[in-house]
Amino acid sequence: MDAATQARMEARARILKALAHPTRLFMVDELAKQERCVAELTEMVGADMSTISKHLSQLKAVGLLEDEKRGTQVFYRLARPCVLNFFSCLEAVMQENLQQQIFLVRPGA
Amino acid sequence: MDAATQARMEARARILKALAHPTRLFMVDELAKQERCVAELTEMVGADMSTISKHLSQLKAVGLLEDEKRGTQVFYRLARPCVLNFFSCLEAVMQENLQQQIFLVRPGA
DNA sequence: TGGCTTCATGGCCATATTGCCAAATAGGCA
DNA sequence: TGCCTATTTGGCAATATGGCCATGAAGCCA
Repeated sequence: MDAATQARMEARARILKALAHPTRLFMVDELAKQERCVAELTEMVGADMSTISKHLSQLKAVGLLEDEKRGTQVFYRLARPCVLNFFSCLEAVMQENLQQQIFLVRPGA
Repeated sequence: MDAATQARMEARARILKALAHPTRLFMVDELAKQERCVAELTEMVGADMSTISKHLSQLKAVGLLEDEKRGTQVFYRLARPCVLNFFSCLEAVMQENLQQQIFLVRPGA
């Protein structure tokens, strides 16, 4: 793997890593529907606000989210809706995995 | 976030996590072109074979790869080509990020 | 059987990630 | 100015991840 390829794969990995967390995936899903402030997301997820703030920072750092300060609140929104396309593929993989499980559990049926 | 949503997000995160590594992304890319045995991938990546084997196991564990043993070799292939659709979105995000960088570096220009 | 090749696994250490609390910062308002 | 609210940041402990080496397991062949 040459250096340029390595660099490109690292850049891709950074974005995927930012997505690869249950809480962050949930927030991306919600922000696809409408923008939300940190307090709202904190309430929806049910975690410490500092935790949510850090998760949002990660998504913003890789360019997936945008934020806008309005008064004392900060509203986040989905900056790259194309990531939503991932989810249908993920669901398909999950579905296939379920089927495979069945075959593994009942091989001779 | 209710329990069912939590579980679904965790399942999605597991798959994305398996993808979110430079070496694993590279191998997915290569396996999209043609199946490869472990030795070939080891050579292409330039890492220890045990490391490559573990990376492949992770991708297989989440259902993205299939393997087939032929003689003493094990050939891996991409089981879910839909993940390739991710990459164009990732490239777009990377491209956008580059542009933003320029604006950030030269805000008044 | 013995030896060789290919691959997987276990162990270990270094590093990264997560999530909480506490403290700092920023904005609005009396 | 001083206080209150919303958010971010620093610090820390627990846990997970990554990569190498050494070892184990499986298949082929003489």
